[in-house]
Amino acid sequence: MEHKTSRDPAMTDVARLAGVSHQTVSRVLNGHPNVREQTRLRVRAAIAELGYRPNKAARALVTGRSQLIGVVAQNSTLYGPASLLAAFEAAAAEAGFAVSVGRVNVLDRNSISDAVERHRDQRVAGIVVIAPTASANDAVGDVSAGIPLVTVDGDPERSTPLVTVDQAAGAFAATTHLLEAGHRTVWHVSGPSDWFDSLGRIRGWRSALETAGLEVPPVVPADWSAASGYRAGQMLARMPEVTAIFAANDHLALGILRAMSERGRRVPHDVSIVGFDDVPEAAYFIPPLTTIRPDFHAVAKETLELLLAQVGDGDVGAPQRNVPPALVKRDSVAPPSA
Amino acid sequence: MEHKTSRDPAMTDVARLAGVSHQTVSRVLNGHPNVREQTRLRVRAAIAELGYRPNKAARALVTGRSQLIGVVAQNSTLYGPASLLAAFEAAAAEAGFAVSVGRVNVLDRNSISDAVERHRDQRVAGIVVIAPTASANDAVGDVSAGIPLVTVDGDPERSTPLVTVDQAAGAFAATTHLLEAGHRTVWHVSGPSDWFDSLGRIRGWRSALETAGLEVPPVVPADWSAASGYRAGQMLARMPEVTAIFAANDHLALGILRAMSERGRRVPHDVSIVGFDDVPEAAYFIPPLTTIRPDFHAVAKETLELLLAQVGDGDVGAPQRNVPPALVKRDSVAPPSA
DNA sequence: TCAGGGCGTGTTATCGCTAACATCGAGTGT
DNA sequence: ACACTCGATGTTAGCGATAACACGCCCTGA
Repeated sequence: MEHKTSRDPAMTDVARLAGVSHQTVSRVLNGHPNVREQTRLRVRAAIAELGYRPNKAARALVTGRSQLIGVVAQNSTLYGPASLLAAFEAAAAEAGFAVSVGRVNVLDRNSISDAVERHRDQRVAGIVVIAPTASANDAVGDVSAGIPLVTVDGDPERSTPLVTVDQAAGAFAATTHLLEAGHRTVWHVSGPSDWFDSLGRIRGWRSALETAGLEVPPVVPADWSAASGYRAGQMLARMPEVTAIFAANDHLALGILRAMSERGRRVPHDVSIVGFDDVPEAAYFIPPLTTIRPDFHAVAKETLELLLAQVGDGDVGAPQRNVPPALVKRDSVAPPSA
Repeated sequence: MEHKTSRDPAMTDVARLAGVSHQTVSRVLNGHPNVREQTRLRVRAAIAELGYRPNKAARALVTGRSQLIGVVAQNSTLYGPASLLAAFEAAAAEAGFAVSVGRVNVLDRNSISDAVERHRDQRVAGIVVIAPTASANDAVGDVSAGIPLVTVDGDPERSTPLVTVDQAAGAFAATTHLLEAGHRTVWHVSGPSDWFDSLGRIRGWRSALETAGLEVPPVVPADWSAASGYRAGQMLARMPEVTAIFAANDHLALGILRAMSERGRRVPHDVSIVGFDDVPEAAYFIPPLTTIRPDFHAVAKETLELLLAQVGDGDVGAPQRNVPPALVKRDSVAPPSA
């Protein structure tokens, strides 16, 4: 006696139960206007009774587009990119889109093209590339044809749709804040030089100093890690003329704090520090860190908007959005003691 | 003169170019054995020439399964869950699966069921639920039928496939390490009580103390944040008999460090601390933090294995895996000074 | 010599949906 | 009262794959 496992109900099952054609069911599902209220209710009842759920694969096949958005991101747990991703997933979910994440180990042309192609195979509705480095940014150029695509965190100069945190504005605010406290100049410990984030932060820092007519000390290079911040801090701690530091992110600042502490230079009494990112634990550094907080939710929202605008038609108002961050004042900044 | 945008090549286009039927193309693509070598080459050449890429939606429709794995996770940037997710995405990508992430704001029955159902609509091949709390764990019970599903970080007692970090073993190691340094007892600042992680860490801590025949101090409750660690630390700093603390995670430890520093209790001279997670910046806390490092890659690998085993057939060897973490020694532990 | 069994391949049906067109009755204007 | 429009619904034809079966052909064994 064979008894097939009853498969999930399909549209025709609903149609049969409601006494209409499957097309009418489709119309109800897609909110088509020309359906009598009574019919609509009958169909809805049948849907509920059967626990029917539309098959997205079938819909994707016929329309050529799924309700999926592909995101290409680097495989890291850096706070910025991770937060951005989480915020974007939330925003997309709210708009009824699922998000498929394609992690990539290195941000080079091949990896990124690959990841993008894999997404296209899934017939995603659009693609978001988190492209914080020059190489990633270049790779995006290769593939931008034929599908809605938004770059996040890429080259502010690019002409295709882009959303970024306004790095320069944040850095300007941080630097100015230190100058207003009375410091003669501000040193900068920078992120990796192939990141636009680093470049933008350097630009903002430099511009604040120049605007104030001050000398611009050499950039102290680092990567994003606390380890490299520590190394930079060891050097800066030995230089008595250094009284104010703008660190390119909070983890660098953490490393600097430790280096200062080890050499007996008190923060903020002897040296003031401002970070960037406002990681959740920044308020519990020793001392609590003054920093710049990017608005990841806003970035995510703008990104989705830009993406959906392309899906809808193609007329995107201003395809570049630059979201300004906020200064968060805590206890790592004070007037110079000397 | 209408000129239709030429659509992506489909299997029939390849077939025509290669002079075979579309079915043969399908056979080549799926590695079916009964294809002549010469034919296979001809088909491959045609595929390459057209730049053909199979339409996953079509395949998903006919097979009823896509090459997608759905992950349900809480919408947070907590280090543990975020790392787990990243590691899993990498592991899945390596195995040729895309990952669709369904973030959920609260880990309750409704949200989780919803997220799972959304994934089923996409005809995912399997689902992974990161279910670190009791409520999440319960919700998983509701939906486990009819689709491969693995729970990560859930109730170690559950009988369905599960992969977890061995919290108890990690906590036992941390506590024992402090005892071996010579401390009379070890205090514990715990994570939220509805997390299995917290429960397991409490269990391991208690068991280490009991094994050593020592008194078990009351658990100091907190959540996972540095803020709550700071509050707990303020209290503990006032108690001179407290010389050793096992914090349920590194951010709690960070908050405790700050509280100690403010009250002039030196770490590790006056009080020793061990954390849990080994966040990247833990080595740059003041002082560098001794902690427990979970192996997220191993967890991800096991999870994927368990999931694919269910897809393949259903005979999963041991459906519960418990991955042991490692002790990372740094500078926050020393013998008691008194 | 001839039935039978692989092997390589083609043909047809099907998955569950949407798009496009067909149909049918009820208003509407003159 | 008649053609005409329009709203509500049904019918048919795909989307691009896989599955199941059909079909020659060559080889084998009695």
